[in-house]
Amino acid sequence: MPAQKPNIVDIARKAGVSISTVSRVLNGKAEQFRISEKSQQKVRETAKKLNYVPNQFAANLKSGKSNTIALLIPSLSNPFFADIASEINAEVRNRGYLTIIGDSDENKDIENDELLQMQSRNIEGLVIAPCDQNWKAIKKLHDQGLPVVCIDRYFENLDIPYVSTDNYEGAVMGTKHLLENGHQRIACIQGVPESVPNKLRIKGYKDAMIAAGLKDYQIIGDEFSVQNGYKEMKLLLQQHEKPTAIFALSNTIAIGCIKALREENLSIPEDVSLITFDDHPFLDYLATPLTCITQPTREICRIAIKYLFFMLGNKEIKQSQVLLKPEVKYRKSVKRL
Amino acid sequence: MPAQKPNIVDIARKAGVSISTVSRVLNGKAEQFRISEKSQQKVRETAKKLNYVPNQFAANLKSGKSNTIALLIPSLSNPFFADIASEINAEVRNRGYLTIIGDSDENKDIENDELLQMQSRNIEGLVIAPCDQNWKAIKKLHDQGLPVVCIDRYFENLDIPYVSTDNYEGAVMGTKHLLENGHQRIACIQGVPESVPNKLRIKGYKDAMIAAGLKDYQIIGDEFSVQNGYKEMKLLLQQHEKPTAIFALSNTIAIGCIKALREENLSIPEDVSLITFDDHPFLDYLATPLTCITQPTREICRIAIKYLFFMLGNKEIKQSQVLLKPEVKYRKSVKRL
DNA sequence: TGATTTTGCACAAACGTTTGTTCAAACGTA
DNA sequence: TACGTTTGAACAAACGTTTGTGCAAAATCA
Repeated sequence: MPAQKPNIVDIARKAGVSISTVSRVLNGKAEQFRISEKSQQKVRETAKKLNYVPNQFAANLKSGKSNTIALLIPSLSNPFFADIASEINAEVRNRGYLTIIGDSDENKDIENDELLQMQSRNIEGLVIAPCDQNWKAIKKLHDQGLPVVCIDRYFENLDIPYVSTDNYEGAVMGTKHLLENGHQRIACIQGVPESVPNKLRIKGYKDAMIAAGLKDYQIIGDEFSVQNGYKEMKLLLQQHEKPTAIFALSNTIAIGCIKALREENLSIPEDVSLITFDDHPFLDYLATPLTCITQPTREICRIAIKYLFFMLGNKEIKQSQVLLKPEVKYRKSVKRL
Repeated sequence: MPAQKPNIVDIARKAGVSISTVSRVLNGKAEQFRISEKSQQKVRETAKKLNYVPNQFAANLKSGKSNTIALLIPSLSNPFFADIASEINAEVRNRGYLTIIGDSDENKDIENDELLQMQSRNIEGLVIAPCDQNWKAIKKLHDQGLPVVCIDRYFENLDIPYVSTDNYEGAVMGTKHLLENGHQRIACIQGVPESVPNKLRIKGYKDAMIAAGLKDYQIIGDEFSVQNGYKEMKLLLQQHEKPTAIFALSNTIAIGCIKALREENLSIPEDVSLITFDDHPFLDYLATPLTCITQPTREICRIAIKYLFFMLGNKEIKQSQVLLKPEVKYRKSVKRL
């Protein structure tokens, strides 16, 4: 009964026109090729009647155009990236393209694998928050002429366009805020150490500490995850001299800290002050509303997609590596000493 | 310099073998077709040297196999669905398939559009949390033989497989918990009214209320969003007789409630008790840890994918419509009256 | 009326694979 | 030696589109 999917040949036969006519009508090129109203009608009618759905594979094979862009992020389950995915997806759809989303799970091998898959599907552009220093594969794509934009994470010394936050500045702001409130023993719990945003945040933290004449800064941790925050906080609390403030480099890490502190019956900010990177709708409603450094996520996505489509249109873009300004959202988790 | 992407013809030429030999070697069918070790070597070598990436479009066009399954959800920015996306993506990759993720934004038209896009890409299976009553399009795909599994949301009277939570039971449990704590004026803030999970939750709430002899239950709201929770809570607080407890049908709604309550300087659970659907890592650390009904999300995804691949393998499955049990996670947001 | 232009469309060659068929050479057997 | 069988691989026909080219018929012009 389903009789296989109908194709334009079927339509052509039923409508009594040629294949090319069907193709042109269905692609909106009727005018350009002066197809009569009558033929157009007939083609559209039969297409509808047969429930025709074009076969992208065939179309793409011939035309070379896939109408697809790829988004590759390290973790869909991280709310920060989920937000990005949602935003990018919407922006891309608005432009008539399809997004295929890949999740590399912070794993370079998976990332490369996904990248191959995506190439196999002839993507026309790539938005990526790359794992660590997996720059070779990405650079190669870029050099082959594929429009690429890095987002959040990027490569400092390559000419690949990127849109991210000024993470250095953000970390400086965060650290200064703690310093200004009289804190001196400030520990920093980081995420993936090799990632550029993490490195810059660390640098900002260090510089601010040193500028304040504080040399025993402490950097620990290795993952943007709740578990990592929990584990490192526990360890910190076992130290002889406990820190008076914690700078968590992601809100997942911060959650881990909160969990550990609660287990030890310590309260924020009375016993320990806490400040984190990345806002989240829930942060306002925590037991202690969490002061954080926020990134302009939507803005980042918008600009990234704008760049990408500029490149798709072969337009030159003047400034293709941008860092947007972060902001501090002051809440209640930092105590004045 | 890039000289266009190489194809198997190029490889065949360079390696001095035929096109079919290249294809068979690269597809792991060398043994089956008794290709000599030497030829295999040569083919693989040249493929690597030329940086060959297969063209899925061509392969799929010929073979009819796309190795792709589609996931269509109402909102990637909702943490519940983001989790699902993450999980499904991983499960599917483990089976050597690619997921393409679509976000319908709770919009039937977009959903249909995405569905067409996906059909265009010859997906071999579909996992979907469908919008409202858009069952026609999905039923049609199902009848055409496409393996389809609904997830979270589904259609009660169709024979399309689904995996979801026993939402009715969950709502009964939640409402009973409130009743047992002496609450009588319990308002329920719902999400998308037409969605099956929402309807069943409402039914559970109603039934539990009526069973308790309470007839003035109150059902308000129309979206699974923070804004909706906020707005409805505000309205509730303007009523003459305020409710003593709120049952929010998603944690996004709950956040909205919390926001409204805070603005009015009311505290949970002292002034108003609150219970919500769906857990979230943050809920434990809110000012008042939030009691909730949790769904076994990972389990749902796993089973859904298992079903899907059973169907892909043409295997029959006995019981293809399952509801998993929800659980109450007791925290601190319900006061004993 | 005949020549020229325009209109409307059909034809057929790709695109890069997969896969059924065919076939020479090498080998084994009687 | 003559024959059948196995081995290893080439050939060529699809898959469903897009698109450059070509060419009647209709319309316009001289």
